[in-house]
Amino acid sequence: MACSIARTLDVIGEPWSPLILRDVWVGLSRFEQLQADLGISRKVLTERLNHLVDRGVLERRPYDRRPRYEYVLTDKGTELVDVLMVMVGWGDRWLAGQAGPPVLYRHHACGQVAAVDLRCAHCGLPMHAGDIDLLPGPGAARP
Amino acid sequence: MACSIARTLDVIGEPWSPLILRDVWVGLSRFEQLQADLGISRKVLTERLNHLVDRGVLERRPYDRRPRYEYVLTDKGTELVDVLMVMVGWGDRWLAGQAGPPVLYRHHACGQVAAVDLRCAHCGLPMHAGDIDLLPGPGAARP
DNA sequence: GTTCAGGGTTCCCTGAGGGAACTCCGACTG
DNA sequence: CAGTCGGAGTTCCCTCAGGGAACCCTGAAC
Repeated sequence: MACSIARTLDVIGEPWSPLILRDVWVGLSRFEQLQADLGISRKVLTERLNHLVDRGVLERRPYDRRPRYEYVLTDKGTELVDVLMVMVGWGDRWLAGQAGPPVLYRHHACGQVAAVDLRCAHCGLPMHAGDIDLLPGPGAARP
Repeated sequence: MACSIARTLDVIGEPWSPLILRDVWVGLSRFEQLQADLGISRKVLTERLNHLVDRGVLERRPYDRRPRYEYVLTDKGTELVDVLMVMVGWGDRWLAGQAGPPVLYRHHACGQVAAVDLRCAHCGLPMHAGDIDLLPGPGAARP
């Protein structure tokens, strides 16, 4: 499907995949850790990890002489975490309730705790769903 | 789970839900349109639409004296489209290949075709996965 | 009063996910 | 140097969610 959303979902759209990515992001990188933290079945965890490695989002890397492996984010995977960060922003805003957000971000550049915001890469002003028109691009499907 | 990603996935984490949201975003708002465009089974489409309405992301609205309904984004749903926009950005960058992005965004504020960028809401500088520390927030699970 | 179209239900059937047990392999342990 | 440990998967069975196709319901139009 000529749709970057569908293509992205083909990488992280299966159940558990985003949560696996989150865990790797926050430092849970080994099979047993992931399985214990998520409560996912081992079979599915194996499938998902292989898929994410195949797609170049994670790298499987030995960390011992024994057959032990850890999973780390590639550059491609690290950029995918942007999607998770925006999910967090939405969840914090609409689903966190009284208790407030479970996790805060401290921005290295300014040292402040702050939310992430979507901006236009060209002019720097806010850019959300209502602020844009959609145009067919070069990769659009020909009718 | 005290995790805004998991909570957000509880709303749009099921298969098809993000694509339904995308279709509604771009103007496909009726049951038959969605079913035809996505090729999803009618049963699952019914389930997903009900779920999205229950969660306050879509609104089911009659558009005729006959029992005809269209689905439109609520404010909550419109903000959720931010997540899709970032998915598009990642898909355009890593998955579009030679053909280039299938869809372009023209920003109302500046009139330019531009990508979306993640910025710190406090200082305005870029804010990506590697630019932040994670801190426990008020809604964090107590150990 | 029959047809039509949109918007769903119902039915069956297959395949993906959960759970628990099993395997494999290198390193320690006595 | 046999036994055992622990991480990282495999294998097996079983259930339940998703696909497909047919069916139903309703109000308007012919």
